[in-house]
Amino acid sequence: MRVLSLIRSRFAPVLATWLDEPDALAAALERIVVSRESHLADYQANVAMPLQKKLGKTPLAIAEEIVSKVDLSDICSSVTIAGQGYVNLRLSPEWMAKCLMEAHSDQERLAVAPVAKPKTYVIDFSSPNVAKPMHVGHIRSTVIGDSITKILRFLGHEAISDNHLGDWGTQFGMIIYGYKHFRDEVAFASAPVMELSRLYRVVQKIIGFQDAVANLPKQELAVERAEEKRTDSNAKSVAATQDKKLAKEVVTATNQLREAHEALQKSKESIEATSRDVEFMERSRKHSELGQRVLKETSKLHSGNAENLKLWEAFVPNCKEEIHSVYRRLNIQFDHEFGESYYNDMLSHIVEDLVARSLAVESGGAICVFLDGYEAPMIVRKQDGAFLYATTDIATAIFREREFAPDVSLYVVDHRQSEHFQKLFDVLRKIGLTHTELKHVEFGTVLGEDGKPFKTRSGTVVGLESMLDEAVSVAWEVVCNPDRLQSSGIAFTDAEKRQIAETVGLGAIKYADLCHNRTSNYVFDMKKMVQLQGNTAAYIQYSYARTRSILRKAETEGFETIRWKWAPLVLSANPELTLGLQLLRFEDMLNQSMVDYLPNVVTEYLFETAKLFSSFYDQCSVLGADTPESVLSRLRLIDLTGLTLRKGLELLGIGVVERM
RNA sequence: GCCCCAGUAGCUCAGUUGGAUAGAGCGCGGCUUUCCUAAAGCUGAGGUCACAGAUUCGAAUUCUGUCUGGGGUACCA
Repeated sequence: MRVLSLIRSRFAPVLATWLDEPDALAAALERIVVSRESHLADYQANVAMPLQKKLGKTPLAIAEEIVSKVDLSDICSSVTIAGQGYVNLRLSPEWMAKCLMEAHSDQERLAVAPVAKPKTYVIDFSSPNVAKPMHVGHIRSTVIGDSITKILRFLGHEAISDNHLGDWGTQFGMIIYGYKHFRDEVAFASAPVMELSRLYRVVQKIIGFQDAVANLPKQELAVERAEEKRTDSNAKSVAATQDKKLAKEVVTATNQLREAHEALQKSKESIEATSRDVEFMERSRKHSELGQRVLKETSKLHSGNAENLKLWEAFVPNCKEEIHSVYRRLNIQFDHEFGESYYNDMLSHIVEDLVARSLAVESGGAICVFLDGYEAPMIVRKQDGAFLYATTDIATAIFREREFAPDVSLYVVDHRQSEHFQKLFDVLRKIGLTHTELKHVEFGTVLGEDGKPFKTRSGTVVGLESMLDEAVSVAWEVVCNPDRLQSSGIAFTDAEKRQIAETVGLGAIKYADLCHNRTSNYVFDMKKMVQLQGNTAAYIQYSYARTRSILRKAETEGFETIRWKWAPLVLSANPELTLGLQLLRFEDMLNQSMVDYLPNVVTEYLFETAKLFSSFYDQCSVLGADTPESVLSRLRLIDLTGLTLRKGLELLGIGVVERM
């Protein structure tokens, strides 16, 4: 039910008599909103105050004129003026009940109408590198992208999801090299992905070590420089003790020196520790300058070397299968999975074309596109002739334009890449891709409790699968602990308990990610996110299970579904009205959430709905209601609440259980 | 250096695009079990919305400056 646009359409003719410009009218209509003051109004129109200058009247006089002209008699029980000139609306309980019954009769869509003008969206999300294990860094893109796709689809848009797999990068050079020199045939035959992942780590460790050794002089130089700088600024600030800027410079210089020193120390320690591993050192000596060798393997692959291509073809399906098993567990599907490799043949043409159009030029041996407002250009071909991420992204956008002609193209990618996307979009507009609205749906970093990017205690990145396992096991402890199970009085089977822990655990991970405004960083706290209290998936899943439990109980008391399913809905008590109003806002809320692609609008709504439901059930006796009609009406309201919670969670990619 | 983003209750975070007395969860104090599963509900304390100006009927929200933190910044993705 689109309550907002209905109310706005009633105000439009009245406001149009004063505002002839469509933009001004639209802006005024936007000022009709859900009221924040629920004790005063359901909806409020903040339109009178801004008009006072233009009309030369007091806001109260304008509000009165609006109220006398606008016709809301069928949907509102009261239209009043308050404060400085707010027009406050209360919805009529009868009209609300009528709308809610409509929603309840349509269990699939809850009477959410498909949008009048559907758009075509391409949504690029998840995009892991296939040769590396997925880790915590992939969760946000995957979960947010999936949710946006589901919501857009539900609203009636065509949403095409494309997993832009990193299946062509340097990491393949690494595993190809590793496979050629370090492979364990038996291990590869029995568990290929595990073996490839081991090879990746072996190569990465050697390169890391060699880089660290090679960088030592640089780091020592950096410490020296920082020391000089600090001495310098110290001297200056002693000469001018009153100068705040200089004093600050000393602090900055001191900090930089400390950081440089710490970094150097850390490198030295790590090198020393590794050096004790004789076997490793022997290997590192034998494979000197491994970074260069790996790049060579990569470039051989890219230029079509038969041996490397064959290896790549052997590796990729295995790696993909590994990733797909994670997606299956998360219940996430993609329409397409055109990886980076898919665009390989297009890359050289794109660079040639950019050069031919004088958009790209040679600089320092690389082919670059220089853009206004940026120091560094966008490099589309390296000195050594290799292409980059940027080149592939251009190719991908051109391909998507040709294949899908999207109205909107969403890139659900970490905020650290925002400059990359600004540049990319600039380039795409320059080459004439103006039809599509390009949008970087950026998100913040997942932080540990120390406020730094989330890592394990030992400092390594957290693997996605082990994180999911942990969430499920913590969920098990919380939801399936014996005390709780006993007090619930339900005999759960082991299979059911496992199912509950899985649903709650995965839901917790997804919900924790979605419930923060995607643009902000958030602190990852596993214990908190599986709790049954607070703004968590478990609380909402539990609320859903309660609705089912209540309806089951009602059935045993003689109120079978058939009796209340089509019963007239009557909203009279206050908790009924607030809950009903909340349920009525479902469609408006979903549309609102997609204005800026913010799934936390949905989580916020579900949390609020669950709280209102608890409050309603606490204050309104259902089976003991005054009249039999009221019992049936309340059961129907509970069912609609459950359906709304379930649908909302479904749009976030989160499942429910019938009891927990 | 330059460019982006952030700063809201003890902690973790919202804040419907400029609206009425700034909200939630956790934690802390108090109260409540004749309908589902108290895993609940109700309630209290807790705020210079980083700071200073500006814009206007009205600012946590917009603009300018300052402070603090994070990120990015020529061949990684």
